[in-house]
Amino acid sequence: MTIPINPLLCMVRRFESQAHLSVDDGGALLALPFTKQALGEGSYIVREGQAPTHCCVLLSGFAYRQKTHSNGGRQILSIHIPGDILDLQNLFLDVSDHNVQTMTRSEVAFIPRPYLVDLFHGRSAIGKAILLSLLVEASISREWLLNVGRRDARGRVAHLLCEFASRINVPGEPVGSSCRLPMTQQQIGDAVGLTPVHVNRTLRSLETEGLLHRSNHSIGFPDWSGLLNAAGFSSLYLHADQQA
Amino acid sequence: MTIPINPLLCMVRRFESQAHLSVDDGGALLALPFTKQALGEGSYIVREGQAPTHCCVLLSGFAYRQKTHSNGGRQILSIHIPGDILDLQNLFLDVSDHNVQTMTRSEVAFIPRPYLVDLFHGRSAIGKAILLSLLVEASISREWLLNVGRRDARGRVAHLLCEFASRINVPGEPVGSSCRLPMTQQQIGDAVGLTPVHVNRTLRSLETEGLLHRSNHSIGFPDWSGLLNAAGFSSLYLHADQQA
DNA sequence: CGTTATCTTGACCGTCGTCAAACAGGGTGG
DNA sequence: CCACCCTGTTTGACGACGGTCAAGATAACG
Repeated sequence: MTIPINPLLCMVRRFESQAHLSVDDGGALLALPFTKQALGEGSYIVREGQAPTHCCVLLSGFAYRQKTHSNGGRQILSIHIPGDILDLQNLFLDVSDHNVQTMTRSEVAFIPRPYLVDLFHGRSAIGKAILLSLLVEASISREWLLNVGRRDARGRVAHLLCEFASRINVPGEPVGSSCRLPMTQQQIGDAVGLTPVHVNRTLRSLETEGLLHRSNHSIGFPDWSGLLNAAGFSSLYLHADQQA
Repeated sequence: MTIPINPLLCMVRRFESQAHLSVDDGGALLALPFTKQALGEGSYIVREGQAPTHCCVLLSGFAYRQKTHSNGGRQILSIHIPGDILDLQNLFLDVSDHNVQTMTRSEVAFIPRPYLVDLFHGRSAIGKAILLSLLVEASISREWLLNVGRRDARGRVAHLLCEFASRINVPGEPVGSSCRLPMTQQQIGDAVGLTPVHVNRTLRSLETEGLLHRSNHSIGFPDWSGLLNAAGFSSLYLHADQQA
């Protein structure tokens, strides 16, 4: 007889990596009621203008925040990987100001918002953990603003790839070998403020320079430090070495 | 004999407008120890890479967050008006990932971080208020990303002006008459990802269109709805009508 | 195996950046 | 009160980065 693993464990691990949680705190998080759901590519999790009722944890797959402009342009605001809690952003806001959408097929756990709000108020260590993960998200958002506002196409694309590879990096494996890239060039463009055509040109140019290598939906990094250099990337803003 | 007004009152008012605080909560905030300081234009309040020890409240004047890129470009990340708490962003982070600087001469109250951290943990209503103001900042940050990534020069500048006028608007007075604009064109450019030269051209063009009017350091809005339109501005993201 | 989304490439064009110089304003000191 | 400087604004000429449009190649998927 096998013990089923609680899907929320990935959320607890994420929190523990940033803030110290007691055994009780961890237990309270694992005891949260949730409904698990499988979503197809491009499904909306939250829509702009809606009142959010749930917070959800991304169990597998990738997702992104997104906002569209009346002229038709779409801006991707952040990218999320398994273990991320989507919609902490809306924990106390009455109305969502942006959309959250899956990038690939995903599994998601929906937690009714009141339960998480109760934990925020009742257990200050969890409150701190929630706030901390919001602070890290805000920091990444600031770096994206710098990216779009002050780097040229080459730097923008390189920076996005550096960040993505750094974030999904598993601790044992060296950063910079290769990773799966679930984004289309259209989506990369929407994230860094370029047209898909120019993203294509930029990627090809980076590839002929020997800074990266593409194959089906993966991306390899033959010259990781060269790419870091091209991106002007410094991982400080990810606050990954924040002590717990 | 006059009763001196506590400078922290503006912070408490700000919190109260977003989240419900009890009389005790308000008292605890007003009882925070602080040192008041007058700062000249361009003074650094927090520097990138530093460990923040204080949180500070902007009592008068204007300030901004900023990040510089190795190529020399500077990106302004947010603008702050009196009553804002700078450096809630660093409440739980070991190292700051950006600079905070005054835009004009300012008065600032420095609160040692541990005291605010204690209130966050001890009084959950204050914790909620802190989190809420971070959520609103994050929302503004998202809108800025959309602004820089997906609007043209005209829209970007117009949008910045709309946001600024909306935020400093005092409840009684109608938005859109006129307001003081403490930014140089250089700073406007750093905020929206343009060169100062092009900001100048854009402002002049908006002025000849009759969408705004400039005089010394003030800006008037003869056609407020026209400017809103040019900016594609919707105030939803400011979450100003968030119920307390 | 056909249909659709995504990628790729080329030619052309426009928005915005760059460089440089003149102009206005506000403070300081003689 | 005026010369002076410094910062910020204004304007023009020119060039480049990236957008637009369009067509063909490739890959994904039912």
